[in-house]
Formats: sequence, C-alpha cells, structure tokens
Amino acid sequence: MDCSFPGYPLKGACMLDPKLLRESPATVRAAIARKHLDVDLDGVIALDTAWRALLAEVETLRGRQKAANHDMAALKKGSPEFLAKVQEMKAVSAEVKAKEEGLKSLEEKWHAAMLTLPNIPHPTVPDGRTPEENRVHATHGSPDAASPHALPHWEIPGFGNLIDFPRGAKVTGAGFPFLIGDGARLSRALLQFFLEEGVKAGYTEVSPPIFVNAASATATGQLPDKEGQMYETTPDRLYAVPTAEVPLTNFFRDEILEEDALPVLRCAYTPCFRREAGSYGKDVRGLNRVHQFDKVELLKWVHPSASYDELEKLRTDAERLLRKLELPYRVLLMCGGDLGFAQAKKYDLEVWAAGQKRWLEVSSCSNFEAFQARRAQIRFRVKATGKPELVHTLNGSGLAVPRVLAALLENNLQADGRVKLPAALVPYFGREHVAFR
RNA sequence: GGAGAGGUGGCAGAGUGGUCGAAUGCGCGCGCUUGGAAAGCGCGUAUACCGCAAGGUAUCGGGGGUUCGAAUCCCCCCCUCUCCGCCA
Repeated sequence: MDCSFPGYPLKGACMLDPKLLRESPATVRAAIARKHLDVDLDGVIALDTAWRALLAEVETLRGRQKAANHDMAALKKGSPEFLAKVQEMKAVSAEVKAKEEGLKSLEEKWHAAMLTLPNIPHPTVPDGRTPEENRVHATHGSPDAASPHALPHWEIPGFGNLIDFPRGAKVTGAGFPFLIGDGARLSRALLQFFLEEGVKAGYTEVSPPIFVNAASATATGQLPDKEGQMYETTPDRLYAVPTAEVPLTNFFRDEILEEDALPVLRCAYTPCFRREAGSYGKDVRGLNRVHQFDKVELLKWVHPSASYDELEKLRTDAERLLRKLELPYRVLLMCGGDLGFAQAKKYDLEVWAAGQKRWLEVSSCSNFEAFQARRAQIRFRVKATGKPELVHTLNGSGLAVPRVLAALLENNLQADGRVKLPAALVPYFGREHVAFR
C-alpha cells in the first residue's frame, strides 16, 4: 500500500536542477551561505561526478548487449556462431549486473545528496540569519488601537466554554481542543469567510483527501526530512495532512499542463495535523499552537515568468482577509536564514494579538519557483516549442483559523465580556457578538 | 472483504522470448492538392538521463527474478472494471 515508494523519487527527480550544480556551483554555494545551511557541497559535486562516470560505463556495456542482441536475432539459433556469442555475452551480462548494482547504490547516495541542496533565494531576499533579521515589509493598522480590555484569549472569563482543552486532552491528547458553541460557530464562520473570499479572488475551491501516501508526502518535501512531524496511520501507511498544500500540490503530480491553462489557482479547506514534536515553550499556550487546526490554503501553479507577480498577488489576497477582519497585522519579508529550505522568497503575515501583546503568524506566502515542481514533476507544455517545462508553484495560507480566532477574541473583547465581531464576519456568524457563556 | 477480468504512446488497439520505442487506426502538426474547404496523398508527431558533439541509454502500471536477450515467462505490490458481500 505504499505506491511503489521509494522507487518514485529516485527517477531522476531531485529538487535543485542538477545542471545548475554542474554549470554554476558558485550559485549553489552562495545560496547555501545565504540560507546559513551546513551542506557538504563538494561532497555532492564529487558524488555527481562519480555517478555520471559510472552511468556512462554502464550505458556503454548495455549498448554492447543491445548490439549483440541485434546480431543474434539474425543468427541461426544453436549454430556455432550463435553459441559463441552467447558465451561472449554471458561475461558482459555479468559485468553489467555488477556495475548496475554499484550504479544503483551510487545513485541513491547521489539522490540523497542532491536533496540536501536548498532552493536559491531570490535577489530581493534580505540577508540575515535569525527571525529578528526578517524585514518588516509593511504594517497595517495599529496595535495600540486594540481594545483596552484585551486579555490573552485563554484568560478571558468563560473561554473554556468555547474552547475546551482539558476535555480534548482527555479524549485525544494535549493540543486537540474541542470547540463548542460560539467557539465552533466562529471557527466555521471564519472558514466560510476565507473560502468565499478565496473564490471571489479567483481560486477554485477544492475539497481534497486529508490523508496522503508516501509518494505525495515526498513530492512536497514532508518526507523524508519531516517524517516525525506527521501523523501516520497503521496499517496503510497514510499520512494525515499537515496542510492542504500537500494533497493540492500533488493533484498535478507527474502531469504536463497546457500553457494556456496557467495560472491555475485553487483554494482548499482542510483540517491540518501536526505533531509539533520538539516545540515547547510559552508560545504554545491556548490556540497558539495545536495539533489539529483548520486552515484554508491558497495554491498557484504559474508560468515561470509570472511567479513573482503572482507572489505579490497571493500576499495581497491573504492580506485582504485580515483587512476585512479589521485586525492589525504586519508583513514580514523573510531573510535568507529564516526563509526555509524550499522557498525562493517568502512573506509571513502576522496578526497582532492584543491580549498576549505579540504577533502571531497566520499566513506564510511562498514562491517555490520550480523547486517543488521538479520534485513532483509538474510541467507545462511551452506552446512555441512544444517542449515541457517545469511550472512554478506558490502557496500561502488564507488563513489559519485558530490564531485568527484568538486575535479576534483578544482584540475585540469589550468591557461587558463579550466580543464584537467585525462587520465582514457578521453575515457568516449570524450575530454581532460572541458570548462566553 | 470474496471471485473474476484487465493495466501498452494524446486516445483506441496489435504485439506471448530476439532485428520492438513498439504495427495499425484516430487525433494533432506541416506540406501537396483546391477558387476555398472536405476527401485524398506525403512527411512528422512521447519522456527522461548521459554526452562539447556525433550519438548513446532507459521507460509497455510499480518493484524484484529467470535469460546471452523480457512489453512478452515467474514472484510480490498498486490501480481500474464486473459480480457478490458489507456499509455512511
């Protein structure tokens, strides 16, 4: 039930273009430096060279086999010439077998090594190593404008009536809260609002499977690097999706689209499941970090020439949601060190949570250029040449529900203990106020 | 879950051990023909990798095996369809 994995990703699909490594290793070296990664580039290059040399040897031998095969077809079976040829080719066959074994193991090493090479950051990505060095690209609304009654959402009187962590922990485990009454209703209203806005912005709504197989998780990079971060099912070895990005991106895996079809815009709501292994600390309180949460994801498959325009539009589409919700937020342009392995450029949207007095990430809008597309083999046919070329993929949250919900509760808490909802949400929620009892 | 039938190029569909990257048809592209079109005729029409190039190699659902040689034989897996069972 593992869909011929792990054979799948070895079919020549790696993330960075091997040609780039050969023709411009300096570019790759610079990218590694800008992302502050520790990669043995020289080792990768050595493996690549060795692999190519051995491949040439094996192919030459196979060529001999093929030629002999051709000759033997013309010979009389069982004739002395034929039998001599068989003897001769037995030796070649043994040699091919031995070398192929070496090639296979070398190829695996080569592939693993190639997977350590990160995507190249875009020139507009600022230098920097830590999150503190991300550039504040824009700020909208003022944190000071939030309610003077603001409290961290978990301290709001009656919060437990809307979001029940203890019972969630009893039933499932820590980080799996129940949403009840207005909590559940507000969450649903937000989802509905996000989806409707996504559709209005031109994204086609999709409801994808929320379990994926290993091949899909590999194509989008969850495997093998983040294996421990996903929930895995037994006995079918399916993975609960950490984001809709995974099933959505894989929709076109191993396909060639028509150039006219680009860009393809899609949005999807899914619950998202994350083990969050190893992330403890004070930022995990309340809804800030949970193992299951609802999110609408925005996805784009675009022509390479358009991907940076599309990134700006994607960011704008996500921002619009926060504006309509009248939440103060800021846009961060991620620096090289905080960019992420697969991204060429990334904006984070952070909403102001007035009770906690801190910014919460609610969206991350990224251009992967051809990095994901290469691994997932998603291409389009260039009309002028008839040849396939990799698409560029982008994605961004639009948006993650729990933190938005938290910010709404904190920022709009009134003296009477109720929360007043922004006008845009009222049609979806059905009332103007959230009550905690 | 049980039983059976299948998975070959954009599609349909041949091919049961060798000269098969794969007949034929459709579709598509270019050209001829035509006042123009249809028909007809001719040519072309997968992807990836290696190579400066010439060229080579791989791929017939996936993986493994037998063999000098596998689309073709053997084993395992996946998927689709039909019937039965079960079920929201």
